[in-house]
Amino acid sequence: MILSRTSQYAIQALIYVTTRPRGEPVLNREIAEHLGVPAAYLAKIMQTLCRSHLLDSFRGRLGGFCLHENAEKTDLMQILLLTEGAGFTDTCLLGLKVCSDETACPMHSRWKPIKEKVVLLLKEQTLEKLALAVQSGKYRITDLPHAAMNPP
Amino acid sequence: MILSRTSQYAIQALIYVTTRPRGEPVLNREIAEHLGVPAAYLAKIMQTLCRSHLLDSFRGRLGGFCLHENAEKTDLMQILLLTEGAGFTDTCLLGLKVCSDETACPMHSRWKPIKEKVVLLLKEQTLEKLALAVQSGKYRITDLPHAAMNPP
DNA sequence: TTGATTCAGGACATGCTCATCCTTTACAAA
DNA sequence: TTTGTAAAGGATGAGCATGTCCTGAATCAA
Repeated sequence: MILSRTSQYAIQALIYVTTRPRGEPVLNREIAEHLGVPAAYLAKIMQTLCRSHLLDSFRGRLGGFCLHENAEKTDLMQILLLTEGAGFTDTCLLGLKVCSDETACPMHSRWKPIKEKVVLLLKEQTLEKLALAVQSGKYRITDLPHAAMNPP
Repeated sequence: MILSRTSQYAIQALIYVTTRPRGEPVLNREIAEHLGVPAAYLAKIMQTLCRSHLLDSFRGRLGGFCLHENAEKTDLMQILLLTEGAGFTDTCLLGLKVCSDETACPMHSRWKPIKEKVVLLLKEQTLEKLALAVQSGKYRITDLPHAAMNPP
């Protein structure tokens, strides 16, 4: 299961915003620098997240992005439906256009329960839970600094 | 989990060749027509499968592709390591370059067991088993004909 | 030897994702 | 009102996966 960079950036950015104090807009530049992702590209993603009402945006001085009302209850499945498109979880492993219980590829019966586990997992992980995990210090949403990745 | 078209075509073609009588070369054109995939593109994929010794190729009249000695014991994991590249199963859901038991993203601990299930599944599915499933008539590796997909 | 057939392989075209750049619009403080 | 700041949005480009085309090399039959 490999998500598009767009989805990965979206999830990372949303978690980061959720870790920040509610009501204080967070700058796109700050998010991009913190995550180590291209700011101009992230800006486009933030735009679509605003249009999907997961974020609110404010222009000008004191501007930035805030989590929309109750958006911390959003789960990963909802986010991925936006960024990957509907039906991203009911794809056939072999790429068949129609692969269902009635007429299937030879992997279908074993692949389906795994997909179901994935969907359950994505649905139970909310921004709130993920942000808490990051705030605990045990987990991270950014790459390690270069020094830690290339020890001398 | 979405595989590249290249991987999907490779798996489909290998299963198809496995369903055919051993020792009788199968034409690239025949495979492409049967699977409904572009012949020129498939030819490139068949080439790499030959270089990986999953197939043998023969030119000229009576030419075509045969399954290499014992290649019917090949499992999907081995095929995907060739087509998707090594390490395609140990990627982080959020895209982190380093995400291990020691230092991880907040999804790691729940994502890892799912990845392990996927790997086990891919390793137990051999071309032989998949070809038998297709030959039984219960499963298919090609798209339904248009009529069946767009009923009147 | 010639011709037909089939794979090998390079060059090229296309489409999508990822990414950048620049101008416009909105907003707040001075 | 002016100035600085930040998001909105359009245009454009880079890179890779996908797909096409054409020529060459191998093989077999006539």
